[in-house]
Amino acid sequence: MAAQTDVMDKLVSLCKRRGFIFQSSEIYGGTGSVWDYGPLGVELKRNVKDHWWNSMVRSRDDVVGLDASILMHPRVWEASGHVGGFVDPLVDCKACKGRFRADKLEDARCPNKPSKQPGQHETCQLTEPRQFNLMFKTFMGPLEESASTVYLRPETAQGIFVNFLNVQQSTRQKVPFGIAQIGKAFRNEITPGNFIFRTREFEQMEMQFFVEPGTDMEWFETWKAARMQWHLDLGLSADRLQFHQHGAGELAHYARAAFDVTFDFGGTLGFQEIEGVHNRGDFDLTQHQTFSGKKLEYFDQPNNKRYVPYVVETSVGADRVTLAILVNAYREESVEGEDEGRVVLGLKPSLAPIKAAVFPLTKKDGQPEMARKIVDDLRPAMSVDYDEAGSIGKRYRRQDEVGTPFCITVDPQSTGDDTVTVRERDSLAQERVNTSQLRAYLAARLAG
RNA sequence: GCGGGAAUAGCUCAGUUGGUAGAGCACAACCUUGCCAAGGUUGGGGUCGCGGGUUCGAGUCCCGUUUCCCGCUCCA
Repeated sequence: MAAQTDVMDKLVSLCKRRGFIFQSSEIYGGTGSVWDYGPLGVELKRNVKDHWWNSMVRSRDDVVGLDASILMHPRVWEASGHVGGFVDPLVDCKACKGRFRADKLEDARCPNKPSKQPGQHETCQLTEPRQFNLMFKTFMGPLEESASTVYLRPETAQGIFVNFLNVQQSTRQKVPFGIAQIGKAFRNEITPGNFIFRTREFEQMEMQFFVEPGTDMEWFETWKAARMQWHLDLGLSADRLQFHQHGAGELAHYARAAFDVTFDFGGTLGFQEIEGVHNRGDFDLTQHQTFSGKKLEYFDQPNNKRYVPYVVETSVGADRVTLAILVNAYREESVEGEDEGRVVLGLKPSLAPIKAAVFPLTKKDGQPEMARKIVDDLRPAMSVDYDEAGSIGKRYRRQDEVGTPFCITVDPQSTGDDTVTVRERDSLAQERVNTSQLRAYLAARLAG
């Protein structure tokens, strides 16, 4: 297996060449840390999001969906702690070129060891603290007055919290229940990078589960296990997934307990968070009660009691999971008698951007026509591709490197007996299937 | 934002002491073969990241800027 750093490089290249992911505004020199999903990438990411939505919302009766707006009332972010808490005062040391959080320095001295830069550390030259607000600011309305300043949401969760009672009352849900949402969030990260791992515009898949205080740690454990299982269901390798528990000093301002699901991206990146499971307690709802002056209590009718629910949050980065899936799926296989191996994206079939590709073995004897007819038959049921250019082996390779699970070939026999060869990406197994049964055959195998 | 490195075709790169841009792969068309890449012929594509400057002349030298990579920091 190639070194993992190479895998990431090769993946960036493959993603561009085959239309998964492009750098934003590339013809203008590119824009820092934002990426565009191309024709294949948008299918892959959509499949990931659909998978999440189906398992989180559609297949459960205790979680309902929401699509809240990106722009919210500015006071939301005061209540959430983002206006105050998301600001990190940073100082630079001109002597050692280090950067530190001003609030974590013991005194006005640079904590770097002198050994790092011998002889240069006699005098610390710390700059004045500067504020890095991680929220994007913009203006609502035509005038740029301070009163009309609004923020692009730095997380989708607050849209759920402020709608808690709307959703609970309109759906008549009873605690415990959850609200799920997929949407964009924006953070002015100081240092973005690592392809689509840390970007300034990104997409979250979040679910806030409202529970009775006292049952929160139980639910926290339940969701922790469920979320790990979800990542395994996507096809991520068990040995590349790990839990990471946050220590006391690591916890975010809102969290009582937190677990990360981390994935091993390999190379210098190593294990990195792709999902967070947080016990947020009643922090958010209580804050919104205080700032809005509106009660955000749940009334437990059978027991005749009122309380502000505790919240267990699961929050996945859609882009990060997509990247993890790509890294996990990428492999190069050496082929006997050939110098150059086969590049394969071993995607789970349900996630693959293209489900099946149809080839005529030759361009003669009505084979292209028959192949196109098969494409037309399959198209309503799945995304399909047609290819007649180059040798048959070359066409298999083209599909292998974008993760297409099935290739269907029309050969001279096909036009006579209406059967085609179905070739499977991973096993390279071939099977003869009658065209009248092709759709059902593929549907069954794609579901597995 | 600070420090270090880099930017030439879709990709990986070459380009001599400054003289007007090349290779392999990829892509397109046709021929050949016909079930697992690399056969033949032809072709498209680059104002050398962008903007200034020096020079008769800049991919090459100087300045600025943008983007990317590695650290500091971030945590979906």
